[in-house]
Amino acid sequence: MQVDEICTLKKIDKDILLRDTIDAAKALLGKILVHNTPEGRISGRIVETEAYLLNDPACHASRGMTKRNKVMFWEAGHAYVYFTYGFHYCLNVVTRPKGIGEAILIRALEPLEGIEIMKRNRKKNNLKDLCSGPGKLTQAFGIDLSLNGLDMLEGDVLYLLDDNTDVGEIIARPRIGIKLAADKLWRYYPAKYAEWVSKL
DNA sequence: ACATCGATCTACT
DNA sequence: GTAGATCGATGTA
Repeated sequence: MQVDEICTLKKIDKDILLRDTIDAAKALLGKILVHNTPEGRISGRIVETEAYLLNDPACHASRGMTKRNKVMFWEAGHAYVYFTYGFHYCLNVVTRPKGIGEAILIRALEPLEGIEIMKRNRKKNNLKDLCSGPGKLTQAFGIDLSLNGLDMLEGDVLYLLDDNTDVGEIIARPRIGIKLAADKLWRYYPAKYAEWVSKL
């Protein structure tokens, strides 16, 4: 698809986020994340996700609401951004109705627009190094805590678009970097976008 | 109050 | 392969 078509797309349907977080994690593959910044428009295709469920010890929300994770309990479609390891921000899409506490971690993107901005933000020139990890893509996109709690189904700053791409076969793998519930295959990526993911 | 560890990344060895 | 960066949440006292 051509980059100049992106502005004609509509936002994703909330229904895919409301019902089941596992299904939503797969459904978000192929969708387009956009961040309009003062420097310009940045966008990328979602190619790797992880599901975090309420009764899942690896999920921030599993031990109740805190100042950090309160956005997880908001309505589907909000951006849950958290700071981790003293260095990195991670971006999640909240799923389910208000009060549940589930979300999808965006782990990797295929860069589409604003590639020069991403290279500057990341201090890297290789396209594969720009968004191939949860901390990398937030740095490339300039995403930090100021965007925590934004509704990504509304507005024109940070949002999700649907171009009806068929991603084909989806591969399920264990989630990365967790110790609890490490056996669950709740990380997903499409076979045909495997070159862009953080880990095979 | 203090210690530990984390949904990570980079730069080294 | 692993150390180091460095902050907030959590657990133990």
